[in-house]
Amino acid sequence: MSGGHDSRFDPGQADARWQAAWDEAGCFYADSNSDKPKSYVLEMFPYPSGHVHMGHVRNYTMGDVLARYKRMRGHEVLHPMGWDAFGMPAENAAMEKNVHPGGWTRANIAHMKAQLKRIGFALDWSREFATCDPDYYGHEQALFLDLYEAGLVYRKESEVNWDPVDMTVLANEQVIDGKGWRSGAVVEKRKLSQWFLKITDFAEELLDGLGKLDDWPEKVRLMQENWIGKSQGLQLRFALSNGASVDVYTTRPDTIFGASFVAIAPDHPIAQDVAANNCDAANFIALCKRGGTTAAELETAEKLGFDIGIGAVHPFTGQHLPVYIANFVLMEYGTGAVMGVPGHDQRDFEFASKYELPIIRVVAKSADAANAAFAGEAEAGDGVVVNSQFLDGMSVDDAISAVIARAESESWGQGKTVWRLRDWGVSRQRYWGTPIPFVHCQTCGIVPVPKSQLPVVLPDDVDFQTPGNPLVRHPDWKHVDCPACGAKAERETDTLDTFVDSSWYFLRFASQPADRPFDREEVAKWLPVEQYIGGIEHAILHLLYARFWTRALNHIGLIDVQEPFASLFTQGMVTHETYSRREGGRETFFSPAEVTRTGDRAVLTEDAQPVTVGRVIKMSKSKKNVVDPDAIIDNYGADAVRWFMLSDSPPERDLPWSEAGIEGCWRYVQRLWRLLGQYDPAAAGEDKALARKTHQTIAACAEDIEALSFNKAVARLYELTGATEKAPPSASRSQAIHSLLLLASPMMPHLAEEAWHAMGESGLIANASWPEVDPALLVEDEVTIAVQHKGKLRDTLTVAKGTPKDELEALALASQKVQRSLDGAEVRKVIVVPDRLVNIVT
RNA sequence: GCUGCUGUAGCUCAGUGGUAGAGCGCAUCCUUGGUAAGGCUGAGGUCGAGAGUUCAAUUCUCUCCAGCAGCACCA
Repeated sequence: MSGGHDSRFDPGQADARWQAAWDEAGCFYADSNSDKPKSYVLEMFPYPSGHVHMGHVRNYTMGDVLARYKRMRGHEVLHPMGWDAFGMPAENAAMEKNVHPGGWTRANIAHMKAQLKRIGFALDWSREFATCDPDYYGHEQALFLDLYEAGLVYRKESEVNWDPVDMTVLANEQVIDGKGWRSGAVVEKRKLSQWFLKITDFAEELLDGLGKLDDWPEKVRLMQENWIGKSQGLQLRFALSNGASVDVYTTRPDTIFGASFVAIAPDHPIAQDVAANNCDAANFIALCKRGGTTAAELETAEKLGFDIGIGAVHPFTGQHLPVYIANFVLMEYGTGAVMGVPGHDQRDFEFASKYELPIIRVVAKSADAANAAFAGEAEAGDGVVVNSQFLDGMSVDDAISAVIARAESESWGQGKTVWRLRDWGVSRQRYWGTPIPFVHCQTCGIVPVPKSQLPVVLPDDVDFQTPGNPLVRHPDWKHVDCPACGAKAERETDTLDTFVDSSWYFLRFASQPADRPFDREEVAKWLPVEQYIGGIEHAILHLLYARFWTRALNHIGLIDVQEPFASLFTQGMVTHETYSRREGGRETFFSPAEVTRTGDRAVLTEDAQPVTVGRVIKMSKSKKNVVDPDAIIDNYGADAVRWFMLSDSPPERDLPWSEAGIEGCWRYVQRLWRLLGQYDPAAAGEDKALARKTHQTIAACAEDIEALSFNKAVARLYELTGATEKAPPSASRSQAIHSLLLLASPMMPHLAEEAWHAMGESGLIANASWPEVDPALLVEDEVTIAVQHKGKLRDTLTVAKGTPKDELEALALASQKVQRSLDGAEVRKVIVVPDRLVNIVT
């Protein structure tokens, strides 16, 4: 390392040097015993697919800037990294390339870790782990057993998507048009015994907790709220004319006098009974099952019903209502049966119109409008209850309470809360996941593996050349003695959903004892995560599961926190335009590397013929609109890439990648470097305007970073750079350069170290403090005042801040430009806003 | 259909009840020992549309339009 300032910044030789220096100094090691205030900055850990993509780079750069900034503000920062390493792609690779999922995963991790290191992230690598480490998943098995002890784990029969060719269970998203995504075979519904976690026990808590997550995006809280889906209403029993009865659930018991039919789901037990003896009913049910499930199909699907010829007795009027099997009633929600109130529910309205059932008004705008006609659609809104005997004249809310009270006192119904949220099925019939630590014994039944025998380790010698779960056909892995009675027994061969792995990894990052999943005290030092950053695609599942696990572990007394993530930020995607050609019916895509872009046109480099420039969309392999971080870093260095990730787009919005954009960043890196080279500690003289600009920027930049508005911070650094370049040499200018370097250091850490060293500063800038703000310099003492006439700007005045109104008015009227504009007209009114403007009205 | 977000320069975005801004791009010119460059200057805007409040609206209110996203027969 030589002192002095070269004419150009060369990331090719600087980046790796400073990365090594940080490692050597152990800068980013998080000390839980430090007295400093603690900050836990976390980005969603990646799946080791093999390559870091631009989305990762953007995500981790944001967290990195925040982590480095917090360190500069004197915080002890925990900024860890690890690998969400179980999952299907490894098994797919095993089948396609005949490699072991573990080996494939380890190789990917090694490669991606090297890629992340090249970008210079301030990570505490000493805490790194992969969820496929037996050490990690063994502790996960222990936690699973704890939850089992607490009654939060159970088994039940559940329907799954079964691919008969691959002999495996498919996730819903792997079923395309009813066929397996890989085999193309028609997927069957099969009943299997599955492991479940009782997340529904926490539905109320998870919902209430959302209200306190003030630093979560409103959007995400709303999505979770909808997902949990709390609704309150009445479950009531209709006696049937055949002697049986049917339970229905409604959120609008106030409209009970408007009921003109009862509808049950096609898979409702009553419907099944009827179908057993009635071909037409059976045919109708089969027809319902064939119905599509896409949004468009649901939108346009006609409401269809089949009258089963049984009457349902209305609890108040005693009237017999027809009972239909209907295609729009879902078995999974409520009781799988509804009362049809056509006047006040749009679906029921459509149904009643088709089958010519009565449409009775029981809610009106006012009591006078009791018999008003419907305008071709149901009225779901608020109003006064009418045509409803003892409810007449009540508000909707009062009538709801009154009907529930009556139902409960007469024992034909009761108030009930229904949730959309279901228990979480965690069984996967897969190899590459955490083995579920249970044994099936003929005499003892389901027996937990004793904690002393954990971890239950996956066998290495497995083959993927035959379809199905390798754990099932492994020669000896599953054969064990029952831990309870010692007889021959079999291991559970299901493994856990990988969402379980990511539901507590943030605890293990905070604390990693060998003998326990985590240490309660250590966890308390770091949790909750101060800032969590990741993609919006995890708004519901991952974030809800992680919240559930945290609450469940709190519930059984293992940790003190309830909510894992105090503040959540969801960043936008990295996008790129697409390049394609349409030949015949086929569209062929080309990667940015194959295309030469000039102005509005793009040609394929190979044949110099034009290609169509398509929309700017998320980078994806199928559209080939991806750029490789490694190649970009080779060309421009880590700092230019980091700078691009932060500039332009607000972080929550999509960031369009472009060659021109990275070029611009590269130029700015060099421009900043040149300016930093002009640092002269010996320069004398004050430049008040520049000093003011400097301190305003320090203050604003801090605010922007804390709000994660990195693009604004970047814009301010551009401004300060421009102002400093233009200023003549002075002590203020040197100060500006010095501050600018510190402000830019979290974003361009390599350039910052290089310049810091060249300036003759000692130590690493990574350990330096954020510059102090002089509050006196934040306020302007001179202001520019606009002078308007007829709503247009005529002149500006530069005056001392706080110049009184009358003085401003006199100055404005004295202006030659204003006089010319007035042209002798009578001044009727003058509006003076101190420090802002003078408006002359004629 | 419901909900949310967005609409300001060619592009990506700041900003504000009172002078419309930055970066990139574009154009002209200059430099050629900062050179896989650098610099000067410049053009470019009904601040999505309409109405209201105001001395004054891009900003506040209302209506509408467009784009994007999420959810969706949840009783």
